[in-house]
Amino acid sequence: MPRRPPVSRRRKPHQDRAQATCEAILTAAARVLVKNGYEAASTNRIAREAGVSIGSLYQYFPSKEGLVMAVMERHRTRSLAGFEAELVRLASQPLPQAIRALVRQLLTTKLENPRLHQVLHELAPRMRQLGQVDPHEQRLFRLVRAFLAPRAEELRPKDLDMAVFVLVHSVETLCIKAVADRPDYLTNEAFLDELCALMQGYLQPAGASSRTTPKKMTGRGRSSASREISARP
Amino acid sequence: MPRRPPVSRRRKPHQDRAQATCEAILTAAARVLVKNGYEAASTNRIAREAGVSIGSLYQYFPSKEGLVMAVMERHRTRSLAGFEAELVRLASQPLPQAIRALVRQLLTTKLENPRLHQVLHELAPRMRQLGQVDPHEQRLFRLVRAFLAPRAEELRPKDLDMAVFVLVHSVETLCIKAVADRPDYLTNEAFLDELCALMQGYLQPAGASSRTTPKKMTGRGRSSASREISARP
DNA sequence: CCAGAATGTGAGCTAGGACTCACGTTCGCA
DNA sequence: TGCGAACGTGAGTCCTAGCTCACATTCTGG
Repeated sequence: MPRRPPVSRRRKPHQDRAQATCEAILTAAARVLVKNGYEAASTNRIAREAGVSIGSLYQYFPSKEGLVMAVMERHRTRSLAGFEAELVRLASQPLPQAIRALVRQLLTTKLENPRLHQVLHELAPRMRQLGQVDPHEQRLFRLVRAFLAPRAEELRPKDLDMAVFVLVHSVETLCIKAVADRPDYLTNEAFLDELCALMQGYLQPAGASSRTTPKKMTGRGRSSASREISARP
Repeated sequence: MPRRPPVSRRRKPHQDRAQATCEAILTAAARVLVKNGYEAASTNRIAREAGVSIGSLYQYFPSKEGLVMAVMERHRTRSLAGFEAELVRLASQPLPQAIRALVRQLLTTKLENPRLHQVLHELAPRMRQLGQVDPHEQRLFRLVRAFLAPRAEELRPKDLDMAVFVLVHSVETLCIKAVADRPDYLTNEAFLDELCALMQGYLQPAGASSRTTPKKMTGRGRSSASREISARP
């Protein structure tokens, strides 16, 4: 029941105190979203949880939706930063190793606060109003595309945009579904193996490949059930 | 704002008239959900759209959530039936052809009412209360597992359950995301090629395979952008 | 130290939506 | 033809949650 179009004539925090209030509201919002879900996450409850009055909340956020958007914004920006750093670091690595490192990065990121990732992911479709395209998603797509473009020769897919679409959405969703239905997968090295196999098999169906270590996935598939995913190999 | 736990002491339709009312409500609900989304789909609006009083709606459905669940139930049952029929039909086909037919089946099903598929898919996480597992998803998993099990020897993945998890979720999501962001993909044969490549590359990374036509995906990748997906090859 | 800006407060307004109930209407059947 | 059961109706109840506003408190610069 939004009363009017979000007028966004909200204060910008200038003093440290205000900054802290904003921070408290955002983290409380994330916490309540995780604990109670979107419906039950009333603005009053979030304010209370933040130790702040409801009035303060509406000084810095134009509406409940605006607040949730801000939470998503912050969260996705951070996640993307981590992913981009890894992408840069792996720019010149051979593809199989790069893929593995990237997937591992995704999984460990999700592992920090799985539920928040899940909730925000499931909330995303409801937030983009009227055909708004998610700028973070666009950015993610461009990053992955830029990563793949130099290796286009070694790759099976001809349509790079379509390949990025396929890769990003499938891996992202598999991580989220794992959070929701199979949390054990998140720390199961065999699952990481499968995600890598999915991407690898899609991009380079063993045979094409290149000058760069075309090793055909050795030592995978047996007795990997108990290995655990850790920070870096 | 549900007022009390859904008491489900609702009438069961006995006469044809009542059956028709139920039907009208269900289809109206689907229509309104597609047109306005879950939030804006008030029960009053759905009743009006169905040409039925709000009282009638609550005679057959215990709550708004119950109604939406019923819509999902019907929709998923139908989709699953189509998929299962195709699965049975393809039981003895070589894997690559079977995969292609199945993916085609999924895409054409989605094509019948793309938005409804999308909306219900995005709504699903909100509906399962308190760790309820979706019986349709479970059934789908079992079906695919039963389809793959006899060919386990030819397949790369050792953990069949995990493989089903990966396959089902990735393909399902890619179809839904295509509906939402790239509707052109749904009728683009190149997209179907990519979905098949994804699954094929995952299950049989060219080299393993079998006695059954191990052809290595010929004639794919160029000038397929304008081919259109039709009923059957 | 004080003026004014920035910040914080929370009781209360209001819209709108889920759901009920007392009452009509139609149907099946003897 | 009449009676009970099934069915249909919609004005109205109740309640929640988003959001405002008039006022209190704290900070900053001169």
